Amino acid sequence: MLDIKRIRENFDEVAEGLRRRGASLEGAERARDLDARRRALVMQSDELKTLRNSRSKEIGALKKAGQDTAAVQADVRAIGDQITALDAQLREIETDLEAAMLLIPNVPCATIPTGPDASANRVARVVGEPPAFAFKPLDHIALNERLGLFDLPRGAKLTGSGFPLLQGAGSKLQRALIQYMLDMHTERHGYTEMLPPFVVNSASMRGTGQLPKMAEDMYHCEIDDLWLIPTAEVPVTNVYRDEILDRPLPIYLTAYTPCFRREAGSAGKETRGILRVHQFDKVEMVKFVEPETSYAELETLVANAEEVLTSLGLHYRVLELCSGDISFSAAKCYDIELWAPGQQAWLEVSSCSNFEDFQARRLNCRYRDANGKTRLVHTLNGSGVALPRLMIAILEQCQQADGSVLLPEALRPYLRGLERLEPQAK
RNA sequence: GGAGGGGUGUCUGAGUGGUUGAAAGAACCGGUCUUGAAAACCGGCGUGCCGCAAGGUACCGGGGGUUCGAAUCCCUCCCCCUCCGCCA
Repeated sequence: MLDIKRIRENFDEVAEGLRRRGASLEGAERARDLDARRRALVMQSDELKTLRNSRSKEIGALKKAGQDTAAVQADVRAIGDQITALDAQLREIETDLEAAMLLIPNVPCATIPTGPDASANRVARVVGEPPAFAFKPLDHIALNERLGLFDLPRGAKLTGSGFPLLQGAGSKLQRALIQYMLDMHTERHGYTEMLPPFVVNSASMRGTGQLPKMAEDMYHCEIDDLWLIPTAEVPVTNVYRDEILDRPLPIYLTAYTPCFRREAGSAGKETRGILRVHQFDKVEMVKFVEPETSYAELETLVANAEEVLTSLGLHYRVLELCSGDISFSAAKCYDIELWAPGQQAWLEVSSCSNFEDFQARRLNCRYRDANGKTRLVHTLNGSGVALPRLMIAILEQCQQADGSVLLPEALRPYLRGLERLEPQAK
C-alpha cells in the first residue's frame, strides 16, 4: 500500500510511476478524492466529539452537585446523533478508500528500465558457460523417464495433475538441496531459519498483498477460513506484522516450505513435467531493514541466491526487470534464470524484490530509529531458490552421454555417498 | 469437542460506568551528585489520525451494542491457561 500522504502531496510523481508500470491512474485519483472528503469529515466529527466530551463532563459535575441534568442530556444526545451520522459516512468513505488503496501497485524505483513487458527487461549479467555436449541433451522429462525421480501419473492419481510424487533418488536429491540451501543461508549469509505454519489466516494474506487480488490463485479451506501458503514469504514476512521491532535491524530470515498455487488460468502453458506445478518446495529469504539501506540489501539478497547456483556450478543469468514487468508490490526486482539446455530455455528460479515500505504499511511493521521515532521498515524477499526448476536445471545441465546425471560436488556431503543419478531398470 | 479462568502501556500490575491515556513499581532516556560507577534525587518516557500551529480525537485482545458518558455493563469472534474427552 502506498502512503496516502504521498498521493495527496506528490500526486504527479505517483502518477508518473504508475504510468511507467502501465497501470491505471483511476485508483490513485479516486483515493485522492476520497482522502479529501475523509479529512473534511474527520474535522467535523472531531469538533462535535470535543463538544460532546466537555458537555458530558458537565453532567458528571451536575450529578455530583445533585442538580437536574435532563436538559444537558438531551443536548448531548442530539450531538451524539450527529456524530453517529457523520461517523457512518466516514466509515463508508474509509472502506472505499482502503479498497482503492489496496489495488494501487507500488511505484517503481526510478532507476529501473522503463518498458511495457518482459521484452524490456535488462540482462544484468550472465554467469558461467552453457555446458558443451557431444550429444543432443535431453529435457528433464525425457531424463526422468530413465531416472525415475518423479512419478507424475501417480501424483495425479493421488491428488490431481500438477502434484508430483517424488521418489527414491528424486526425493533424496530434493531433501539434500533444501538442506544445502538452508545451511548456506544460515551459516554463511547470516539468516535465521524459520519453520513456519504452511497454512495462514486472511490477515496474513492481506499483510503481504496476496489478498484481495490473488484469492483465485490460492487454495482456501472454507470451514476454517485458512489459506495454503503460495510462498514462505507470507508466513515469514508476517512474523512481525503489527509490531514495533525492538530488535536491531537488519533482520534476515530464511525458511523452507512447500508452496501451493492453483495456477488458475495457466492451464496448458508451460505445464510439461515439473516446470509449473500446484505444489512445490522452495527456500525463501526475507529481510527487514532500515529504509536507507534497502537497495544495498537487495544487491546482497540477489548475491545470496546466486551463491546457491554458482556453488553448484550452474549456468544462469540475472535480469533487472523493467517497470512493466515487476510484481504488484515491488519497487525493484531481479529475476534469476537457470539455463535448461534440454529445452533450450531460461527458467526463473528466483525473484528478488525490494518492496520499500509498501508491504510494511499493510503489515503495520515498524521500528524505532536512532531518535526513537517510529518508522516503517523496508521489506525484501527472494527465493533462495525454488526447487523444481533447480532440479530441472541440474538434470539438464549435468546430464552425461550415458544417460546418467553427475551431481554437483558441493551436494555430495548431503547425499550420503550418492554421486550420480543412474538410469533405473523398468 | 465439554467445563471453568483470563487477555490493561516495554514488563509486573491497579482500576466494575463520570474529568483515566489510564495508579504504583520496574525497565529505559536525560540531568544533579560522584574520580568513575552504584545509590539517591529531579525530569522525561505508548500509538494512529486531523491540524501550519496551539491543540483536538481515537485506541485498555478484535468487532458490534447499551448509555449523556464505557477499560469498566451486554453480545459476538479471536487468543492464552487449567481440568475432562478425543487423537498423531
